[in-house]
Amino acid sequence: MGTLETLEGVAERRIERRPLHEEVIDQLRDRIVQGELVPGARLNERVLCEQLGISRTPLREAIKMLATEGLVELLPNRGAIVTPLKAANIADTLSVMGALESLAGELACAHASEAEIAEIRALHFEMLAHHARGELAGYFRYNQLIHLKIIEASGNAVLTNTYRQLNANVRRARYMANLSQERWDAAVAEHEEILAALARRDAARLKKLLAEHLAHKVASVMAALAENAAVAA
Amino acid sequence: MGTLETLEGVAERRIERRPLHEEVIDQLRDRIVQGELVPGARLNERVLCEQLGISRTPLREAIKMLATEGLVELLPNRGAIVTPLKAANIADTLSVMGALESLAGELACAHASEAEIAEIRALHFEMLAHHARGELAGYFRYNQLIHLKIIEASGNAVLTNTYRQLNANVRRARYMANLSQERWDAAVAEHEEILAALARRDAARLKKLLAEHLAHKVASVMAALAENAAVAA
DNA sequence: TTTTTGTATTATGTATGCAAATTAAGCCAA
DNA sequence: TTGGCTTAATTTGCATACATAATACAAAAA
Repeated sequence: MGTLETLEGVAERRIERRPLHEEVIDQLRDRIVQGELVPGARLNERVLCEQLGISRTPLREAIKMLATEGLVELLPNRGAIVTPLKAANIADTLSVMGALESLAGELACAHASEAEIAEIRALHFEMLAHHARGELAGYFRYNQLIHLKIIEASGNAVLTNTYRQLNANVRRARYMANLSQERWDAAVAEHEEILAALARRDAARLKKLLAEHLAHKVASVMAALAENAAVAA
Repeated sequence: MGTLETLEGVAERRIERRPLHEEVIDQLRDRIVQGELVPGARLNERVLCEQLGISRTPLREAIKMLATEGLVELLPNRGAIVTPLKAANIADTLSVMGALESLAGELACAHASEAEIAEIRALHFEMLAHHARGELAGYFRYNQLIHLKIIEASGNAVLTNTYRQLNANVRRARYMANLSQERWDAAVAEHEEILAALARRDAARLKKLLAEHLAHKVASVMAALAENAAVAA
């Protein structure tokens, strides 16, 4: 009896070896989102294989998956490149994300648990701390987390996945949105209202607030892109 | 000079050999959406390789891509299966598609060309013809085309792609929605209003109509799923 | 019988090899 | 030098081979 229990206990923590292509896809996705692999950069199979210490097969599988995610582009017989950032594409993506956030807001008001709302509030305060200290990177991180948490609180897994995928694409452009202090302060104020609406479970208002919040973000990003384009030209 | 022109002419229609993995992905996607490969079915690499007359490499690449599309599920060390149809997943997907359609409706009112609207109207009449004859399959086909055209008329490529991907997943469940004559007639009537709103470019109304239209569809599908579940249990 | 355990078979995961296409380099002529 | 052409070197696409894990099955033990 004692022995049996011990064996079961051991069996519980089973060893799980993740498939290589998963490991690789996470690595590459990170490198792309972090900007280490810049838009337009070529993905040389030989080089990446050496860096990752794997063979071409799992690497190519990972690249194919990233292609359907939209992070890389496949050029037949010429390999893959990191999908170039195009203003139109980013605008389109943000537009879709806005629709998803609106829906998530509605659903979250109906389905979110008090614990989830409490967690979002906690993240909100963390974000405020970074804002107060003027730490942009930390602010961005918690800002992202809050938005993702609201999405998750919708309880709709498909919605969450779709949003995540689109978000990865847009995050690459975040450095373009050179936030002014005014816009930054305004964004924080908007977040305050968003949190309040969610806490009150005021679906209509939350939906409206999220839509507006994102519209502002679109405007900010587009302005930055236009500026960048002007510089590039 | 004449020779040059001829050569250019030949060069224009260049033979493009699509990558094998693309060919394979289309094949498999079709088989899954058509229901030839049923939900839960195992994708045996050896068998599929023989059927398609290719090696395992491009097949595995295609399977990986279908996995990120959500049409197949990867079981580590145990291959891939066609993603099982789960009521909750379908409901979630339709919910997201509803949000996308709403957005598409708004955008289409602003951006659709008269030619696009004319094309949608034409498809609408084709659909009416099939409805009048009681041809369900043909009706479904044109119904799909109309919805896709509205999405496309939004002019947002990201929106179109996302919708397409989600739609592929849902289409596998279409046979479940055993349409009653009443619901069928109602759906056609709704389409009539949708077309009218688009022609008038009444964004607010179109958005509302599309949302309602999809809500009805969700109800219909969910009812059918509940019925099926009862039968299966 | 029922369960268990060792073995054979099969299928998947990863690496490597070969052919075709692309890119780069070299070379000559204008 | 520049432009075009030929050829060499990479690089990708696909196929095949090897390694490892999962499954099926049969024999032995309870």
